[in-house]
Amino acid sequence: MSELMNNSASPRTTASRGRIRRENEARILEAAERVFAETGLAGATMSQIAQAAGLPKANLHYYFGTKEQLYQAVLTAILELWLDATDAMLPESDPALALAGYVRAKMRHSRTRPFASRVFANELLSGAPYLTDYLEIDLKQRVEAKSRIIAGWISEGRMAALDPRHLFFMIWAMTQTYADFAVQIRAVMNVESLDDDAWEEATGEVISFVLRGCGITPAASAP
Amino acid sequence: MSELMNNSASPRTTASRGRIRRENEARILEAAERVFAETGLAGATMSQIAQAAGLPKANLHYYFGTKEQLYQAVLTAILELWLDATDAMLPESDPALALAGYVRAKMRHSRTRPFASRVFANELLSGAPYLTDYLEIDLKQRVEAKSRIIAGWISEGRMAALDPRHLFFMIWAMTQTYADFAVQIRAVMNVESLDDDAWEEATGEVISFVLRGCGITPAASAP
DNA sequence: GTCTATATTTTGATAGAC
DNA sequence: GTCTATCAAAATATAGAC
Repeated sequence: MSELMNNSASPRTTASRGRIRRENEARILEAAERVFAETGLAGATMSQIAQAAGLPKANLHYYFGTKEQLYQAVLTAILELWLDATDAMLPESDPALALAGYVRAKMRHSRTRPFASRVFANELLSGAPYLTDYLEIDLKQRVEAKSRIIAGWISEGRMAALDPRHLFFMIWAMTQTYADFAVQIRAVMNVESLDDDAWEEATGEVISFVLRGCGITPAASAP
Repeated sequence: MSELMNNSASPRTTASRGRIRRENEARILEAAERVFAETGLAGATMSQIAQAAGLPKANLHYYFGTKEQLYQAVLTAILELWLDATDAMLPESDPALALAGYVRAKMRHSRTRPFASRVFANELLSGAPYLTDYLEIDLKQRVEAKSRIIAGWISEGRMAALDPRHLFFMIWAMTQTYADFAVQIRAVMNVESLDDDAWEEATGEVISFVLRGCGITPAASAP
């Protein structure tokens, strides 16, 4: 019998079993991201995540082991997303275009992946016990590299003199607040949710503010 | 017997009993703020808070009832603090001085009450179930009032044209990030904690950035 | 691979001695 | 007023039938 070595009780092929596994893992990860975004690692329960994923609680343990391991899987996926945003900030870039593009990318991220942003925020609020290496190695080095480029632009007189590290702290804060504290923004703006126009307007406000804050006059519209 | 109506078994006077009560309540509130700041309402446990307060768990229930009631007491104290920051932004104010003062007050708050800021952040991240009224009534009206003043400054040509509401979102984000995400800032800056000089520098960076962002030239140092 | 039933631990809350 | 001992509910995790 050709199925001799197949330890599965089902008649499915190896390929389809792999497909189901990937689909279930993806469903669980997506549900876990939403739940961890609301209450963080300590506050989230496996029951909530299972219900959000539409699967029995035992399946979560079968696929990911413990709650901590599931959380780390969610965090890892978010970090890959974070680091993928390889922003085009090169020494020869135009500061106005580079900074505007960076802010726009961050705002798009806040809109398309708000739960990822909130999981990250929760992790930082609780002291980042699972992100020490990322913060002290990866992020630190990236900021230092980008800061050298910005320092170059400053020394060339292309933008105002400021500490590039604080510029990053401020840009991250301004853009992520539209994901992390969306409930506050909706309350003050008196809307159920931000639509396309509202997001475009918010993005424009932040870009203009950042460029002026950097001492860069927004590109003149016409001569 | 003059103690006839005193339902206390101890010989202490009413005044000293009141003193102990206030002290214990204060200790519990302070410990609860620290614990709620790290993991939010859902993630915090009464055991953790009791240990942080150096009191038996039963005392927390004796003084505050349930965990939710203790949380609301913490939130209420924070909101009073928040609203007390009656910033001097009047129509006749100088925009540069008013905005710089507002940012400075917010930065001082981030430094002196980081746990309060983080409790608030956790509450917003989980959808603000205990702050709906505050956000939709108190905060909204305050922002509208301040926004009218800023709109006045803009129409007088004293600062750049921008949406005052987004200006507030950005200022809150930039200043609170130094409390909420301090672990990230410490990692990037490669320091154990921010000292006086580092805080003064950060405050200066944010103030300069905000004033330029508002199209206000920082006061010239000398003629 | 899936999921029901259950074991074990932890948590919020309280009773009752002091 | 205080705090030890304890309860009932909810949590994480797993065993084992299917």
